[in-house]
Amino acid sequence: MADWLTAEEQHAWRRTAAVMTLLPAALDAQLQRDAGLTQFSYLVLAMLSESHDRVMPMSELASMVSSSLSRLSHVVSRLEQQGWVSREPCAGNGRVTMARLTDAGWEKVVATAPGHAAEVRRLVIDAVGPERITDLDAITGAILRRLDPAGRMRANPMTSEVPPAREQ
Amino acid sequence: MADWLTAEEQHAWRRTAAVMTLLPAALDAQLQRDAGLTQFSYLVLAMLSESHDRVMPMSELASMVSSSLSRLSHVVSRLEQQGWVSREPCAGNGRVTMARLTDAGWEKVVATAPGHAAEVRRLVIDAVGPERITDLDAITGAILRRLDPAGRMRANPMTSEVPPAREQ
DNA sequence: AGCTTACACTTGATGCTTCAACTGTCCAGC
DNA sequence: GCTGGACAGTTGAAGCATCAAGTGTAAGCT
Repeated sequence: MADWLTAEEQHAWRRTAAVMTLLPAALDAQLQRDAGLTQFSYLVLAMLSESHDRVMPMSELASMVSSSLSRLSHVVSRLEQQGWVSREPCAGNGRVTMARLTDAGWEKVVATAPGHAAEVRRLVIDAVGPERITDLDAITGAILRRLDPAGRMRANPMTSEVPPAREQ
Repeated sequence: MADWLTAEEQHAWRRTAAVMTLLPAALDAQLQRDAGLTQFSYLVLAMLSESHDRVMPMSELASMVSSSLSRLSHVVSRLEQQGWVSREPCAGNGRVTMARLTDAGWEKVVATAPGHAAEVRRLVIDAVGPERITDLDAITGAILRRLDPAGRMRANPMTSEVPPAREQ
């Protein structure tokens, strides 16, 4: 069996699969515990927090967080109910809806980011070690090119966020 | 912002986050399309297919697929309804339930594995390239040690499967 | 034995994600 | 200026995951 993969490949793949299972769960757990947020909803808030004026068309936001418009719409509905995001029609383009990060939403991001960033550092950055960070970058880059040849994914904070202000 | 991470670290992390989002989705899509299975339910079947006599206690199976017992129980219920797995009490230990891969389940795994393995090869193994496979292995190993210090994860097929027979 | 604790599950409710269908808007061509 | 198609979003139903609570069994203590 597994003539499909060599022993070496198989070993690496099993570990990769395990990481794909456990890492998102661990990061979700931290965010859920400390902020009551999903990784995905946090990502939405963080993306908005970094965008110009903290407003963005839904469809642009969707592509930045690599989600369907449908998923984003549901999530933004919830974030809206919590008062972190508001929706408004786009002047000059009737079919566009803009999502805006409210002040409360901004506070939420600012309060949440450090803890999340620390967890990312602990579980990924420090685990990998400084010498291997460039390897990680190269490998994930290679995989991404297969997954998303179009090359969206350009911007995607997650941790970066906590824009000190908007300039920067 | 992002004094949390250096530019280099941040870049690597963003890519990693993107891969964590897109790769499971891509693999799920292939399995769903070709076999009507979730990555997770496929993993359960594959694990069973490689185990001795294709039977295993639920709790052992749970740790092998890194899931809670609760999650596994729900999934096995569905797999049982489809006739791919059966449950039976464990003689000699009243609180253990054994999950057994049925013949139909075995056929399902055999039919599904090649296509899935090919997708894994295409999206991960070949994308990374032979020279970097060992880097991938080292990096995921390092992350895993943080995520799961206890060090389960030992066995975990995913692709390997399609045991030609049970030996080897 | 009788009691307590820990284990190995199962179940039900809740929430998020996905999918398909639907609404409303813009644009192109006739 | 009307019509057809594509685009931008929303919505509701269905499925899977997670969490909290519950059942039943084993083991240890007294």
